[in-house]
Amino acid sequence: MDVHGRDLRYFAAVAQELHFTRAAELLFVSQPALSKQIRMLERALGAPLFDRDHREVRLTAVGTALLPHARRMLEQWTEAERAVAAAKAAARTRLVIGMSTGPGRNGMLPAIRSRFTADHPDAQLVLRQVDWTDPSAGLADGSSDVAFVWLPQPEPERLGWVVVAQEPRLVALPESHPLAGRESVDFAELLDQPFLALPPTAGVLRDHWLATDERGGREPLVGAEISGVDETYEALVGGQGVCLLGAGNAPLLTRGGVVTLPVRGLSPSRFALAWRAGDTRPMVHAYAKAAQAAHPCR
Amino acid sequence: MDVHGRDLRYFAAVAQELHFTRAAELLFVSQPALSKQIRMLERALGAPLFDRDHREVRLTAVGTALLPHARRMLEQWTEAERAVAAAKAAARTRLVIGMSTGPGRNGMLPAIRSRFTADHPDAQLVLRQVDWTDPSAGLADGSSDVAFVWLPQPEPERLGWVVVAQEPRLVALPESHPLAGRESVDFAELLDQPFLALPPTAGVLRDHWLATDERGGREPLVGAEISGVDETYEALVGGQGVCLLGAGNAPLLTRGGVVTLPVRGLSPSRFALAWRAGDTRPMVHAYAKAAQAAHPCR
DNA sequence: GCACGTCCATAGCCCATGGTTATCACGGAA
DNA sequence: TTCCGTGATAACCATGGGCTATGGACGTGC
Repeated sequence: MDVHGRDLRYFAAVAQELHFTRAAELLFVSQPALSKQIRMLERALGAPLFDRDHREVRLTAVGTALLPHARRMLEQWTEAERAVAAAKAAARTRLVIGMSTGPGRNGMLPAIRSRFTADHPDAQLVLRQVDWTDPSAGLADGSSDVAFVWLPQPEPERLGWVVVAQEPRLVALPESHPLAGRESVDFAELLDQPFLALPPTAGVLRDHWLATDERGGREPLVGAEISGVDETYEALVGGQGVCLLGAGNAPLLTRGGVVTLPVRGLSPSRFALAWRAGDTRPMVHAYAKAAQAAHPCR
Repeated sequence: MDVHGRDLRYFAAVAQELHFTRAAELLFVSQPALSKQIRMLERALGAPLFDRDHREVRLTAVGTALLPHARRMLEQWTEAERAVAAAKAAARTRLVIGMSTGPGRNGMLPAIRSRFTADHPDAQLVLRQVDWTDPSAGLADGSSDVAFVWLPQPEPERLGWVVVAQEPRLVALPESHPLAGRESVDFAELLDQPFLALPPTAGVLRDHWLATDERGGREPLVGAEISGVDETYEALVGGQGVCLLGAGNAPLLTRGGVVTLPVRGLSPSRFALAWRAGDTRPMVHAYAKAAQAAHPCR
């Protein structure tokens, strides 16, 4: 049914040399091993591949029929190995950058990239948009090599990070909301509002954007769960609730029908470039260094 | 270095299903066996082929690079198997007919063929001219399935045969030979002549054509050794000796410069269709039967 | 919230496979 | 005759690849 590539290699060698002992030497195996394998192959195929006697070895008709296929398959395999090696090399030079929201924060990414590519000119940077259900933006499941994430993270012990921005939390409201006309609001004024919340998988990050710690023990009221920018916009204009967001993300939501206001009485949020704690690849750390250099934490 | 075809098959199945348990079922192996093999393949290639976690299995970049090659190789192998099967089928329907001299004996072969193909319409008959160094005309080394041979044979216990002709022995002489003008000769007149002889490998058949038994214990004088018709012709006209031959072969030698005469005092020769004693293939016996029917032994 | 189901990984076992060295059998050459 | 070259065979051993049983990490449903 199946063949071992080795058997084809052995067969091709004997077919080329028409001499078991010599072929065995070329293959770096003993002559009995070669004889046995050829015999096994013949048994598997149900027909002899060689006519052999004391003075000469000849291909049979069946052997002649098999030979070109065997050679082609051996070529194919070396080609496959080449393809795998190429893919491995590409994987080594590709850095996947996970991010939860669109690439915003005016010019941050280009700034990091230009510093990074100075050190790694052959690296290939790939941006990957990740759903908000994963607060680590792809680090946890390995789909990202580095990621821009909001702190705090549910499993901080599995990550390393550098903070690249510290931003006050704003509140986003539908234009029609009673508070929408204000210059700013106290968080206390929002305690009774229904909030849009990240999915439960976001863990402590969900709590952070609900500002659970700042509610004095009162449970937040969740109006809807959101896992993307457009969803959030729709939920806001649909009146399902209000939500907090980092100042740097305000441009993503302030389209028609939504306003954002500063909130007094809330600690700022920290935005970080993170990686897996066990990841020792130079590229990863070079990117982290570039991120820190581009945005020295204020 | 090499791959087992099975590994490719396993890999392709998992890549198709993206589900180890299900793929294992399709492959009729246990799930651990499949997991282990994939892991071995990954180790051999030095890179993971799948990203797997509890909920999903995905191809990695390396796996994606390998997949088309794997599929192509699997196709190639089924093609190779088809080619082998075809070659086997052809071998089963091909009958190789060995003969030492040219196909002569006016119409014998077509007569046998027509009887034979009545029973085996799909058989393919191949004539094979064999050097006189092999008195069995290819039966001994397996290069013929049946063969027209002269009796006696060196290893009669390894053959079966039916006699298809019994012919007086003639003597072939160069035109310039003192006896060339005669109507016939007594063998006693030839005892002092140098004879052309078959190679020593012909064994008792060499003795037969030297008529060693009919010399009363005197050693024959060998003028040259011959292993083909043209060689014999040249040796005759070159005056290296005379030689005996079956009456049916006379036309092969009686070209310009050579004459053949009846010889009194010699037993006739028997020409037979032979096969290997252990060969039980129906085609072989059908051909023997056809030969016997076409030329009932006189 | 807890028991259960799903799915991949691991462990331990067993036999077939594929390698080794030593030796044989056979034919050709010296 | 003896010796040499060749492929086949024997006896042995490590590994590979299969199995069953079990583990661990998530989801799911009562």
